[in-house]
Order: sequence, then structure tokens, then C-alpha cells
Amino acid sequence: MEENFKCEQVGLIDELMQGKELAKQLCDHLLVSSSSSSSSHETNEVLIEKILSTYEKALAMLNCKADVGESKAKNGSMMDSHCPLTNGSPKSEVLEPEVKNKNVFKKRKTMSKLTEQVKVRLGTAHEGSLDDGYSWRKYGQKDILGAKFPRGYYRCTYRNVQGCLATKQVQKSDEDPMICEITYKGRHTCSQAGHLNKTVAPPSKRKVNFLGANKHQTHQIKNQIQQEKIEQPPETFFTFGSSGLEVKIEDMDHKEDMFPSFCFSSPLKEGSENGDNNSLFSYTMMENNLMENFSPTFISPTSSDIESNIFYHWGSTGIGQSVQSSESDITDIVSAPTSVTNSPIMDLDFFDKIDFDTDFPLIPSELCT
DNA sequence: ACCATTTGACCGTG
DNA sequence: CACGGTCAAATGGT
Repeated sequence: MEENFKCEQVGLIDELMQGKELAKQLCDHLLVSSSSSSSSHETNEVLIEKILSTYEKALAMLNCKADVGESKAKNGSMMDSHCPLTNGSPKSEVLEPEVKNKNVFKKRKTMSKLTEQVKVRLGTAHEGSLDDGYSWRKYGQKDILGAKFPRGYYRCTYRNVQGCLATKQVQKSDEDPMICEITYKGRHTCSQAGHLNKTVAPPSKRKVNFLGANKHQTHQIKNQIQQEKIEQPPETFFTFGSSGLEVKIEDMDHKEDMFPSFCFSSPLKEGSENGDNNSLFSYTMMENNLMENFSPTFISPTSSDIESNIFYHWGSTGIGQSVQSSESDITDIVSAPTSVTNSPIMDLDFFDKIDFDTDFPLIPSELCT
């Protein structure tokens, strides 16, 4: 048993290391490509394919391991210590693992879609202003047995146009009506997700949530990431300042499908007036389609007057992290109208701002701290 | 007129 | 059969 586990772990590490290396190469390619006209798309594609394949293997191993681990480490002690990947939010008392975990393995069979649950605390904001960067269209509402509040069903706005099958369910918490539990299902295949960094927001109403990072802030980001990754809480609450949104990302199904997550936030240039306000964005990679999801919708640079950072976290738990942010930032983050037109700023520039080499802490030691 | 939301009906699953 | 999820007609807002 132990042997098996170690073997798998080694294999996993190999795959992930390889993935990291390939990602790095791809990054280099992209950087070169952006300057030279003769960009070798083919090479890039090959790299991407390799990366995807690598992660597929790694995930397969993880899934396999999870199967093994379940019976043996029922209490999660072993998994906890060895691999948060399989237990990102250890014993979260907030979660109702009963429902979620019960069918973990069953789910694999019936559920090709991934799910991710997020808790959002609503401040002054109402449900409608919950914005995760995607545009959703409500298609149903249902009273749920035993729940005080009805559950709202949303699907991607671009479902019909682009065949994007992402959906989410929003339900207010029984205990605290100010808390919304959002369950994401499926992944975005629409342009919102398909572009590495384009903000593809609906024309008006909806807003997107990311602020671009300045190049020189990369170091700062690195440092913060390094610090934060050490003390990453099993669960994290985020607050959307002016809107009063707090987001808590809980790892759920990623117990079986653990994917790296990105966390983009917009810290204030210099300590905010309200330091207690955090903003966040976390995007969890789903399935194996890395690139497809490698596209948290970015905030409109309309807030270009505000320096901001993008934090991403290639985490092991799928849990986002919070970062300080100013109220004004948050306002922008939550409500800044965004359009495709002003987003190109983020195009590929995003990668310029990221040093794959060091910023992608996709290293085994992190995967299994 | 177009688009998003609402809401009762319908359907699949356990 | 009950429940959760989805459909689609009706409704409302712009």
C-alpha cells in the first residue's frame, strides 16, 4: 500500500514537473512569438498538447489514488498529511460533506461535469451582483426540500451561441441569508473561458473581475504568493469591499478532481482605507482542459488609474486566496462595466507579467505539503 | 423588438 | 413517487 502510494506519488511528481517545464517552454515561446512575427504556432500547439497530456496523466493518477486512499484513509489523516490535493479543505465544518462526499466515486460515473462550490457572503450586495467574471442567465428557480430559500439555476449566457455548458446554482444559506452557496458545474467553453486573458463580458450589465497587474509588481506578487501558500487556510473567505461580498471557496469535488486554481485579486496600491476588505477571484481549473480554462475573465482595465495586482495561485487545493484590496478596487472589481474592447490590454500581456519559471509553483513539494 | 427573468410544467433519477 | 434539474411560455424591462 505504502509502496503503491509512493510510486504513484513519484509518477505524479514526474508528470507535474514535466507539465511545469512544458508550460515554461510554452511561455518562452509565447514571449518570443509576441515579438517575432514568425510565431511557431505549431510548436505552441504541440507544447499545449503535451502539457494537457501531462496533466491528464497526473490527474488520472490522482483520481486513481483517491480511490485507493478512500478506503484506507477514511479519516483523511494520511491524505491530509501527504496530499492536500485529495483533501483540500480538511474537515471543514462548514461544508456538508455528507452530501458531497458520499457520492464522490459514484459521481465519477454519473458526472462528467465537475463541480465546485463557493460560498459568498453578501454585504449590501444582492445575489444579482455576485459576479464571478462570467455572464450567466437564469433559467430556473426551485424550492429545495429543507431549504429556506429557493435555489437559482443559471447557465452560461453563451450557451446557445457557443454551446457553453457551464452552469451554476445559487442558493442562500439557511443559517445566514447573507451567505450564498454557489455551485458551479461544468466548465466554460465559451469565449469567456477560451481566451487566455480577454475579458469577454456581456455588453452592459455584467462585469468582470480582474485587474491587470503591472509588470514591476510581479516580484511583489511572487513574494506574496510565497507567503500565502505557506499559510493557506483550508478555506478562505473573501470580501468584496463596497459590495460587501465575501467569497469562500470550498473544495468539494476536487477531492476527486483536484485542479490548480488561479486566484486573481486586486490589492490596493498602498494600504487601503479599509484594510479589511478583500477582493478575490479564484478560478479553478477543471477537468484536464487546462488552456480552455486558463482564462479567468479579467477585470476591465477601466480601472487603470488604480494599480493592481493579479495573483494567481496554482494551488493544490482549489482554494483561492484573499488579498488586500481597496474599497475602490473592489468597487471596480465588482461592478466595473467591462467590454471586450478594453480588455485586449490583457491579451498575452498577461503572460508577460507572469514568470512561469517561478510563478508557477507547480512543484511537488507544494502539491503535497 | 429584443433580451432577461419568472414560474409552472415536465422529465430523469433514486 | 418525491425530488432536483431543466424547459419554455409568459412576463417585464430597456
